[in-house]
Amino acid sequence: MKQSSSTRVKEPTSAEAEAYSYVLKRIRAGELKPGVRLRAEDIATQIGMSRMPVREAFRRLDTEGYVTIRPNRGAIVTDHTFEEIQELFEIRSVLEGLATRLAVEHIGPPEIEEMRELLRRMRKGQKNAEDWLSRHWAFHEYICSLSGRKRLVREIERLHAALEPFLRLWFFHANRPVVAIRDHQELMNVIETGDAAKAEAAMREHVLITAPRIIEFLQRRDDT
Amino acid sequence: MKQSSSTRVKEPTSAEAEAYSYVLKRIRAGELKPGVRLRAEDIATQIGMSRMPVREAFRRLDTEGYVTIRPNRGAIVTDHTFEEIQELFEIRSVLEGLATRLAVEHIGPPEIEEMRELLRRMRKGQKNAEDWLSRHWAFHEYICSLSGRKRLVREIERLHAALEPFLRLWFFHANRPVVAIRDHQELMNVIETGDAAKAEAAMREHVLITAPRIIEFLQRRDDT
DNA sequence: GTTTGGATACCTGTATACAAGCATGCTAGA
DNA sequence: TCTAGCATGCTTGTATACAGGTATCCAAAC
Repeated sequence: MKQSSSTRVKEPTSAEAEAYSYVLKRIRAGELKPGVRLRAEDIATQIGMSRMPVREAFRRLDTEGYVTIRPNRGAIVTDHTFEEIQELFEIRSVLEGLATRLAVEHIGPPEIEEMRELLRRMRKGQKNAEDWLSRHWAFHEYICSLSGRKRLVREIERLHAALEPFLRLWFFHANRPVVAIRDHQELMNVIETGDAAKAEAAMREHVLITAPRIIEFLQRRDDT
Repeated sequence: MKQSSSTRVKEPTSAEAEAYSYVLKRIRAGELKPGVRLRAEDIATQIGMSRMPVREAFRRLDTEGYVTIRPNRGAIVTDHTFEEIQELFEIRSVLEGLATRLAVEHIGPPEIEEMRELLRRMRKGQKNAEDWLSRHWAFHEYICSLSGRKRLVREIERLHAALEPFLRLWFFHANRPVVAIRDHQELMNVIETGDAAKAEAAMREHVLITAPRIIEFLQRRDDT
């Protein structure tokens, strides 16, 4: 019970890392909206450090696409155009397709069972947007990780994080989980057959099918 | 003729940008070999600035995969394992495949002619490794850019840059250009047919075919 | 009333100063 | 002679200070 006073409970590896995850978390959660200006000074004081580690975090966030640094004019939360969102979905589709194809040969009965379990959890989390989002990603991540390709999974994770705010918006306003569950069920059916090429194609299609839905939603939203 | 004295000929936008391109250039050129330690202080003095912009450049280079920052232990040039190189080729193959598929509908006679010209230049540059490398990339980049997808091209460019040192090594020691030219010719033939799906498949195969060759070469090299 | 120019305040970018962690080498003991 | 422990020097990481650029606001002129 008396571990706290001098012992730190959860030591973040570095100030930069703390700043990074703090900002990213808030962007992913949609708290920091696209176009919003990020003042290093403000964030630094919020989490109790100087501007410097925050600046470095900005650099990382910039190369990863979450933040856009404008020379001499500070950083803003990246505001993706519809074309860019479309592009992110396209890239995600081929990368997840690749991961799925490579995963197939590592999929046996226990993996199938795990996927079923993840799908069940998704179904149960339909009511709550946050639950659904995290469980949906858990499902995809599990399949991708079965490819055994670490770098690939990392790239996919990045794309997913970039798209998450839009998925969230869409999920909150339009109400599409029912259809989504069916889509995932069908995807699983194909993967279960063990046909790598078909699984790849199915995953591609599965990812791409969401793009026009979301973009149309965002466009309608912008008009009003 | 008298533009120089007070006017700067080529103003690098910022110190960070200068540090970034300086380090990346030396990594891509193979001057800075994998595993080599990067001391911010040294690089800073080499190009006449303080450590700080160099640190920030390191962050970017780290997220892009060229450099690995080890907490409290400085930065080193990323030393890819064979598995990672394989993975980079796999990712490149699907992304360039995607770009090619999307490019097909924007390819008409003038684009075909341009591609032929780039191929001719590649053929002429066979003797010199640097010429061949840059022209080879120019050929691929042109096709990818026809997709009209900026982000996609950027990602592909990154992968290419990461693989460049290995391509260079391979090109210098093994002598592959003859076979390589034929491969590219065949790739072009498929693209010319205007069949998007076939073009995608051809580009995928084209990119992947190099992977085992290079990896085998690197492995033999490591053994000695 | 609108637009252009300039002054000022603020913010960004870079340098330097300071603190903390890691590595190397030396000493002492087995 | 070899190993363990400690001290010291060097490098990294963070904070602060300073310089340079940008934006905003107000005034003056068209």
